[in-house]
Amino acid sequence: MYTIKEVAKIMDVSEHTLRFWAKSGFFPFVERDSNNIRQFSDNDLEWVRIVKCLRAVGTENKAIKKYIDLCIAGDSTIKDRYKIIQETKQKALNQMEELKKQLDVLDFKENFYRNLIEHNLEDTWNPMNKRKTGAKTV
Amino acid sequence: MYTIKEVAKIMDVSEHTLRFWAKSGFFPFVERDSNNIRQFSDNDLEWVRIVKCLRAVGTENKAIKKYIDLCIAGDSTIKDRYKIIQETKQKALNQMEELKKQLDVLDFKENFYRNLIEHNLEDTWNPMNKRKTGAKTV
DNA sequence: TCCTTGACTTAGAGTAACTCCCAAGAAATA
DNA sequence: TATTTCTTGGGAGTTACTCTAAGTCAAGGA
Repeated sequence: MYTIKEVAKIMDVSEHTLRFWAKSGFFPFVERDSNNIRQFSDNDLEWVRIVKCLRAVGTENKAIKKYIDLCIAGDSTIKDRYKIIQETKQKALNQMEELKKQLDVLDFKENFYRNLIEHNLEDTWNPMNKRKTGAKTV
Repeated sequence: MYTIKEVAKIMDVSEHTLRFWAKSGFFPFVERDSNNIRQFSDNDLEWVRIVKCLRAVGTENKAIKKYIDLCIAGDSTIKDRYKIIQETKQKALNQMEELKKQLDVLDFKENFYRNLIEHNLEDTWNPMNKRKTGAKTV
């Protein structure tokens, strides 16, 4: 059994966020001890893992709650859950593609600046530089 | 030259967001025509591209403003800008790694559910199921 | 000339998902 | 006993949009 602090450390999610998620109904099954303190089991950690995963991929909290509710509803919802996981996976793959594109932009920029630095060139691309050759020299 | 609407379409960023970014000082160089209407040049589109890229990778607007301000300051800040791009790239690479990990989690889950469906098994991992074998049968 | 369309402005409300602060209460330690 | 260390819940604050309102201005078509 783990306290919220331990879970925060193990799963690399802040205590704040875990409480927020708990309040959002993401962990309806986490037990409390006699002092009302949350006792996360190893199984609960897996639950945190999947919530973290869904969040990391941009799933809205409302949708995560729906997924949790399907889990609570029992085995009759397995196919629905399967579909959600598949869709989420597709979304993650799309994000991967998007991230690759942004990395290309950053690569281009990096090379652009490195070239300027190595050859001691002016940044003629910057519109602010163009304007210097006008009244703005003041 | 492009209107804000055209830019929104070309760069796939909403007009609202473009105005919001403009108000945030991300495009201090975009010209206006005699009717005060923004006229984005092709060069400005590149500016939108880099802002979009920085945002997509999670850079805070405050930090984006700083980068823009460095650009405005001129060629003396090229090394600073180079450093920012490098750091941003590293951040994007970290995100890529994180995304890959989450995809592993999703793969695992997908296989798990597929196995349940194909073999018509119960989800014994779900704590809600375990509880059924108690007082909760009611 | 009137009307529609599109762009502009400021201001403010609403939203998501945290993120932080704080006071209360229990337990552990000095 | 006093103090420190936790955990708890409530609620305020933050970021970055996102949307609506309310009004202005100018160009182009019927």
